Amino acid sequence: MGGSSRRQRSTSATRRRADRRRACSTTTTVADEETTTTTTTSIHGLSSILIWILATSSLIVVYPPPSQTSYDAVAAAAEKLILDDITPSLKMYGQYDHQDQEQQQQPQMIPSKYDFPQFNRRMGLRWRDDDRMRQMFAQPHHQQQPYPMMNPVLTEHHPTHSFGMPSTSSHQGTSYGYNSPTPTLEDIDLIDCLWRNDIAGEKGTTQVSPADQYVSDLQMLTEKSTVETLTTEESLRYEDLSKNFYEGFYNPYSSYPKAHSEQMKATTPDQHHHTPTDGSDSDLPTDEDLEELLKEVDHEESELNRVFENKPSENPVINNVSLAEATVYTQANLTEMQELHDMCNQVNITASSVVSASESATLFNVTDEVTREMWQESDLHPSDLFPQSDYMAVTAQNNTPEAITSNGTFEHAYGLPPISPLSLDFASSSSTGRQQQTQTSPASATVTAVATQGILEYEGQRNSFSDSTTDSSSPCSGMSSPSYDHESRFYGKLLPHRENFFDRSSIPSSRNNGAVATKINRVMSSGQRKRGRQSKDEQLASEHSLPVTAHQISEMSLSDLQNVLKMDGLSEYQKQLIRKIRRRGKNKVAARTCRQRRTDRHDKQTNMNHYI
DNA sequence: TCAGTTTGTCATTAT
DNA sequence: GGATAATGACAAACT
Repeated sequence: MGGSSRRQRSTSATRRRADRRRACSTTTTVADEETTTTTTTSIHGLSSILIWILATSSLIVVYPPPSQTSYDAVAAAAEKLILDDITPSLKMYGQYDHQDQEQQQQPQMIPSKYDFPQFNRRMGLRWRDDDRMRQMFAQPHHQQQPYPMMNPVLTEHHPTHSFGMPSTSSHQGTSYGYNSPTPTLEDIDLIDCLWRNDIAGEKGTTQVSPADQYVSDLQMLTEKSTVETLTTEESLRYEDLSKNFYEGFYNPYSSYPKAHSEQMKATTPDQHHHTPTDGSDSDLPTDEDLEELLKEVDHEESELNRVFENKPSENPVINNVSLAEATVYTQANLTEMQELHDMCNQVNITASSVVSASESATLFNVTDEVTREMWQESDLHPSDLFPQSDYMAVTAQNNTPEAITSNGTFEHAYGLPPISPLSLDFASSSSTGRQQQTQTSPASATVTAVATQGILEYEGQRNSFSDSTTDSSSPCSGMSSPSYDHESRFYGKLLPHRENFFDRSSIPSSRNNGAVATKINRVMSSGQRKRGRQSKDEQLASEHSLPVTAHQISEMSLSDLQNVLKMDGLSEYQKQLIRKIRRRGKNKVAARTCRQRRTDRHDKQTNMNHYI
């Protein structure tokens, strides 16, 4: 009942936010038109070229770089022109209004049920996060560089664009060029909406405008996601819709349109009737309302708490804790991953736990003794959990595990951006001999409290490897078991002989694996496999903190390989592993070509026999 | 569960 | 002597 109530509130809030969006988008549209008009007026009298640019609706306003002293003033002026609340609703209505324009010439089209101001021209506005860029240039090391003022930029689709739809999709690979005839995903979405609209019209059922269709789809997927798992297609759709629909919520300029819209209300009160939620503006929650709501929720006597007053176990709010902390674990929702989540929370790694390389600290330094033993005895390596923070590496100095504080250079390609500065620099490093130092930054690589999130993200990718790999090749077992409890060819051959590099007595045994290891192994092996056979070398490269991926190892030139092998901080064991990975990688390609040739020969022979 | 296929890996040889 | 290519054989992974 509580969940139902909350869901109803959520649904209601979603609708109200949608209404609010429409209202806001309408106001912003007016503001945009005025801004455009102002801009047009301000440059009136300039050369005919500029007029022509305006007439052809291809306007790019470029401000000269401001002086340092006038930075704030210019920034403030620029902010006035930043039209940052271009929501999907606006885009959709903009598109729809544009259709309305066309429908005046094509009366057979369905009239809009919304009374929006008409665009006088094709409209395309691209919002760019210049605030972040400004912040970046405000960094101390950028102080010497003038801030390259680039906002605002008004872009409009080329008149020849087939769809005239502002491309707001975050999906790269779709049509970026205005002249590209390829529709964007949003174009396709719009086509789909209009198609459904047409079908509804033919059937005589209620027709839904594209914008309403977006909202409807978003709401439907939201509700569906609460009761069952969405399909991949639905998830992508849901993500896309949410991202677009709520982008204004995360907009760093979110305060501007509000103030601006209030100003517009004051100056043009007659515009109110344009909102689709006519007369309902007063019902829309303001930020102040939300703040009051939050305050009220915190209060014990709050209305929401009273709803659950008889069911404290179902009330995650009553104890004034977050929803995440108060999740009630039941038989139904207690998964192995959640068990792992709990166990990892027991590892006292908090956001305040900072490990620096200068301290030669390991992850275990921030854990208690019991937990440390549990981790050491398990088959799970800390780098499995914290691939983006700290790796356990074997240094050349003492061949003992030591923390490497990652500055990004050791991050691998498992779900991470393919950032290997080393590899990216190979072209130059091979000629200049410059080498990247990888263990440089003593910067506080925070072992974040979202370690479990790292597990969730990383685990899924790591699970793409074979179960046997996950079970037997995990670095702790590999590191900790030179006798190789699992006598497989994987241990005996894929890896260099550890006896040559390790002192057996210094390596803890992996025998008495406790419940933690069992559960972790079960979790790690329960994920979905990636289609196709997976090379183990990528995993090995990651587990042994190699500075490059297995693919890069096998593909790089010999000189680059030599540079890698010369790197400081690489143990002999790691170097041997690199050589083995490279040999396997080369041989893998050779085997493919060999088989291809064999197949070709066979086919050729078959054809010859056929002719004979 | 089993058979067939694909593909990674190792060993070997030659360059 | 090391690196690489080619190839047969084996086995794991996949269909």
